Amino acid sequence: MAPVGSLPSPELLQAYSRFFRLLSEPARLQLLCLLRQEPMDVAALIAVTGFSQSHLSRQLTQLEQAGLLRGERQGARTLWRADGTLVDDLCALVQVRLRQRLEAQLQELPSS
Amino acid sequence: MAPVGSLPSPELLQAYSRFFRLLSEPARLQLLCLLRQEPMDVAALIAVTGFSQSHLSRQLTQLEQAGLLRGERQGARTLWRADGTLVDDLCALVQVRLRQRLEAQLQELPSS
DNA sequence: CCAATTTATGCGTGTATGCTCATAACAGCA
DNA sequence: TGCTGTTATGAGCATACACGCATAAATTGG
Repeated sequence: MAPVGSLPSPELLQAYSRFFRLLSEPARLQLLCLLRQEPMDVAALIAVTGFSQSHLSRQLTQLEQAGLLRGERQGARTLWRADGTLVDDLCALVQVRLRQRLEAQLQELPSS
Repeated sequence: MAPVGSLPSPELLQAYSRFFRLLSEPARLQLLCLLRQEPMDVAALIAVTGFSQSHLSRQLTQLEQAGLLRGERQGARTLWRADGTLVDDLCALVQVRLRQRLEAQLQELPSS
């Protein structure tokens, strides 16, 4: 594949960066992975992650605005779900690179 | 594609996050895109980006440790190159999502 | 319509880090 | 071996933001 559209404009670079920043926090990535398994409400997320309600509220809102989550009101509470394979695909690509790096480091070790 | 390996361990989540964090800064992403086009030395990168030498040195080192860049000493100076399509692939995936979001926002606008 | 539960938000704090300047370590060349 | 140009590193500053607490706003059930 060729370089990213020859050279992304500063605006596009910023857009990419903002998106990647969402994934650059373990907390948010965890939320995405959890909600990928099964939809949950905030009470359940608090139970699982231990985060405060206010923190979760903000993170979930951010992820929803990016289109990575969808929150549908289910009576009183809101049920959050993550559909689409984008994050999975991204992680799969990165995982390959992580493995390569570890293997490279292994090679560079003196004795075996 | 199925969810990310059922549920990534905290360590794996951190590894993913650290990687995405590298891409979460426009400066670094710009470096990757520039060096994807053609290898450059630091002097050229200073000229193009306007960043300080110390800053570039640190960023380049970070990206090299992640395996996203390779710096080969060319006599006195070091020539930096970015090979591999990982970043391109990641950006391509994200770009689709960005487009989707903008289209969605367009739909939600009141009158046209 | 009121009380209870859920979600959103203002505020403060601590930490991480982007970025610069100054300087040290270092490589190549006279 | 000094001298010059290149890269790495220590220190400091400014800012972003993750996260919690307290509280307001909103929605639902009685």
